Amino acid sequence: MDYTALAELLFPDITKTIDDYEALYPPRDLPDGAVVTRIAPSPTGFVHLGNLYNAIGERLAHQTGGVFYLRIEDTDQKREVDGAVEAVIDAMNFYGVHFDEGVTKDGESGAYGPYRQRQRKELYQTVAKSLVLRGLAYPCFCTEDDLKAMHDAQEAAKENYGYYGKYAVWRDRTIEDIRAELEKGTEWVLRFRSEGDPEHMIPVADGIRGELKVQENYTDFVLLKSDGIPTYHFAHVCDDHFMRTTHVIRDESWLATLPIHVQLFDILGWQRPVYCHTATLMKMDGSSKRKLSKRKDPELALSYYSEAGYPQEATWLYLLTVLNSNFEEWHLANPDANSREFTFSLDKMSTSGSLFDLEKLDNIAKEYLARQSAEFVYEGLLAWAKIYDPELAARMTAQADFYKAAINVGRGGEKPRKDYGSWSAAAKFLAFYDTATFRITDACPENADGDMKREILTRYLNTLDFADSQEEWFAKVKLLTEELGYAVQPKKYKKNPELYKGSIVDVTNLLRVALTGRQNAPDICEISHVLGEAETRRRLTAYMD
RNA sequence: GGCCCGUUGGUCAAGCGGCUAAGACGACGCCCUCUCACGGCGUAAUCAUGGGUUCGAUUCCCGUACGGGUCACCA
Repeated sequence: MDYTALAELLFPDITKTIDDYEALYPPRDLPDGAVVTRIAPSPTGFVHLGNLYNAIGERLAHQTGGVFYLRIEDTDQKREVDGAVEAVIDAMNFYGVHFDEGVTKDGESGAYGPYRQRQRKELYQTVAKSLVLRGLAYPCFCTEDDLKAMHDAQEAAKENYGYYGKYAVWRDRTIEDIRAELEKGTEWVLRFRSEGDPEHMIPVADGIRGELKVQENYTDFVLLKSDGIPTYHFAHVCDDHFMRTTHVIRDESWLATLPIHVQLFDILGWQRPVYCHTATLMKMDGSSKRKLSKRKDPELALSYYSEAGYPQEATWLYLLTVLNSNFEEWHLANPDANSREFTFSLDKMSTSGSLFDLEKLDNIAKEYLARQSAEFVYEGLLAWAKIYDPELAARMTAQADFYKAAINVGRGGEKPRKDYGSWSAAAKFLAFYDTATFRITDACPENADGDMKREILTRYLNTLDFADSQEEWFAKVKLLTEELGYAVQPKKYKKNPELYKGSIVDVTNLLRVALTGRQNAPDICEISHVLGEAETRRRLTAYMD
């Protein structure tokens, strides 16, 4: 076979060589140990947890003086969605992940571009041509039906699937056969001619998993699709070589095709990047675990967390605790330190798929929000409400000081309240501040009938003085409790229930329900002061109707 | 089915040949307490399994089971 003739036949327009590109994309001038990595999403418009997961490369790159870039894998035109690139950039920025180079909203930056794969067609074809020249690639004219038939035959014969051995029908055809098909205008793909032996195991060092042994690839996989655009496999190898990527961080589902990537790097004589295969995030489905699915699981979408209103930093903190097993301990020891001061390392990453733990996220978020200032929470909640709860946003804007005071209840000090971890939870929690009136029929604390309740409230209103301190206020409540025949100390009532009508808990719960419509709420005195005297009296009075 | 990866309490996990097998979330109990939340103290709960190697295996090797992934002109 005359490979030169074949190469010219297949790629008559390609005049560049690999060396031209080697010169165009010189090795990066970076300090020793600098990590160059990237995320390379396909522009489907769906930004998911996995993207953020792999964005951990940003930490690695920036900790080592390296480069973190964004490449868009748009080789599958069918799935492309408008605005997807913007969505990725926005989402990443939202979580504090910024790119040094690559695709930007209005174009791209960096010396290793273009960073959109479809624009790199000539580069891929140049590499492809070089492979043809070396007898390592050949055209295949099989139709979809041919391949389907092959698959079925293999299934029936209980043989391994794939284009190899006797099934690789175009592997050794003559140049005349090829020319004939070409002249007919038959569509073709370019396949890799693999000399791999499945008996051979090749060692691959994984940055997360350590030494891996993978079976050598023996299938003639597709390099170039019929439109001349490369498959993921080929594009990945070409791009990560010429973009001088040192670390490829990706989901473990790529482990299955690692052999072909390694094979390509080796045969092209290029240095393999350090592969880092992360564990897949799982979820419980009935009684079994399964991979989080784009179609079925809303919590995989990053938008789910912004909608629920988890503060970005909280989500990021959760992700770090899942990603690096020693982060949690570090964070506990340095609660006030910026999470970016934590040194992220690959060897602290888990290798087994973990369940996504919403409860833990919630806990981390509560912890985080409890530490923030009322001002911060107000701003965060307002920003969220503007999108997801416009009415709340309007009220918050009109009565900013009122809401800040409400948010400030129980905040600060040694033991701040942890009432909510998300903006949506905060909205619910704060709802009673502007729900106008509660009725005696709404909620009924025990140990008092209607008349008794009216008497308690009336007497409370008579003694209520907004100039009182919290202590003075509580002293009055105690006095009232005693006068009415209730036990000031709940324990005493529990011990001898027959001696009292009830305990102070019944009295305060009544006040709480009259004021907030619920039995569980922060300090009554503080709430009253947020509401103001007029509103407090109005609610207590209205409750008695 | 072939191949690959994985398996420590309910969940996330530390451990890297010798420990009463950390810690966190959750659960439960007690304490604090005007309710709730917070906080404090405590309890229950884990090395999938069978063989090796070794004086000694959670740790190293092999098999089995189970779980997951992957076998496209999708990434």
